[in-house]
Amino acid sequence: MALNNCLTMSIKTTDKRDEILDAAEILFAEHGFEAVSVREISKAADINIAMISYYFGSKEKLYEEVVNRKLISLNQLQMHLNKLPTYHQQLITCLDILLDKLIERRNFQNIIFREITVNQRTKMSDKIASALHQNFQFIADIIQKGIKNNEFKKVDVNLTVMSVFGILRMYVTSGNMACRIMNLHQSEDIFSTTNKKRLKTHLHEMLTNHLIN
Amino acid sequence: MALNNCLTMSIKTTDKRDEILDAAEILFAEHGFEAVSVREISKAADINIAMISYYFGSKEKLYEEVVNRKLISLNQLQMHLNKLPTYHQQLITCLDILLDKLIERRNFQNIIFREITVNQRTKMSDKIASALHQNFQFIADIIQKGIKNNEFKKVDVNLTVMSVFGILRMYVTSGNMACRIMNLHQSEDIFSTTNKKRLKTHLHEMLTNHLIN
DNA sequence: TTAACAATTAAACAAACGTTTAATTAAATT
DNA sequence: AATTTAATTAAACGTTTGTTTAATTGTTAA
Repeated sequence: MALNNCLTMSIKTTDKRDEILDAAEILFAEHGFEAVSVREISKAADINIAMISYYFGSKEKLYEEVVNRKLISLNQLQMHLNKLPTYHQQLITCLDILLDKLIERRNFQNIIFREITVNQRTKMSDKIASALHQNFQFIADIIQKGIKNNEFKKVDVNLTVMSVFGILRMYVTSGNMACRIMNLHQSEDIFSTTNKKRLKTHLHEMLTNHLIN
Repeated sequence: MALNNCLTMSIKTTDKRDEILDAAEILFAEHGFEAVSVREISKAADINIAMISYYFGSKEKLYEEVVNRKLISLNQLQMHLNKLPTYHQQLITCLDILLDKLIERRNFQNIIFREITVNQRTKMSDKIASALHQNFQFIADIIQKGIKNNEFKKVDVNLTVMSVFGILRMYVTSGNMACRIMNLHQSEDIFSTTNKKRLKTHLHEMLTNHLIN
């Protein structure tokens, strides 16, 4: 196998592998795992169909790599957030960064959220649910601390975080639907700086009213 | 064809047809359109595989019927809501009813929301987006009237409704994930009366703080 | 330069797919 | 009771699926 000897060939193999992963990610995000054939992927990545088995073993394992390589973790933010004086600012900052990451990886988010609604591949959806739960807990902790600190009201923390994730998810993964919702012309970009700002402002106001006022 | 003569046979054919539709809905909701084979559907509905083509023409047309027959419309609520004295009460009532409907049809909701994130079958997702948009507009109108009436603050109406839909969607379609979020034991039912009440209370408080206080 | 290994290819594989056929049973109509 | 129509079936259809094979080309290292 090519992969056992990564030291010598690492640069080149990684390139090809990543091209396949990138092409597969886009197709999986657009149409779903089952709807995409390995032949389509091989065409999109401009490689021979046998290369997929050669590099990844199977279509399913390719999919697993597509998912694994882009799971977002917020944990590395902790130190940066600790510098901020209030939990309110920590929360807002954290959510702003999360939104940017989600938009940047919106293709991937389609995959993620489709996977947790589908009772296929339970191992994979457990892993995804676990990763999401980490981020969930990260934000829940901030709110929890804010409540203990009397900075926030005593809200239902879990449902508050669920709401935030629900709002972000709706915005990031709804494509055509989100356009209609925000009353945009089809040409306009939902993820433009202006519209991102609009969502952030809305989220800030909503959360501030919910947690503080 | 059997379908051309519905007057005489309506009762019986409808029965069989509905059994197929019910079985298909569950499978499509659990695994997605492409992941389900007509053979699986025929087994689940306990009918011969050829009956699917016989009744519906094709797997795709079966899917379209599965979707079409259960799209929710809020419009019939209007008269009932008009009796309520405040827009705030109209909003809360409307959302409570919507949540009940969504939970009752949660299998179907998985299909709906998967469809609008997938760039397959554009005709169908346009239709779904249109149906969702109607319900969206219905709630947006209530908030809009409340603002004109000085009952509500001047919030971003579209994003407020998007948030509500996002929250409900997250709750209804996240299965395993929602369990973790709400800190429930695996045995406990996310959609029990208690938990439904918990979500409604949270939603009421959040919206009231956002729109009024 | 040559031997060894990695990368790439076209072709073939069996299995599963959605759909159709032709025959049969059941029901309704005359 | 005879005839027409509907419902149901098992088997086969041609494609497409993911994967593997065996041969070939490229690259690396001795």
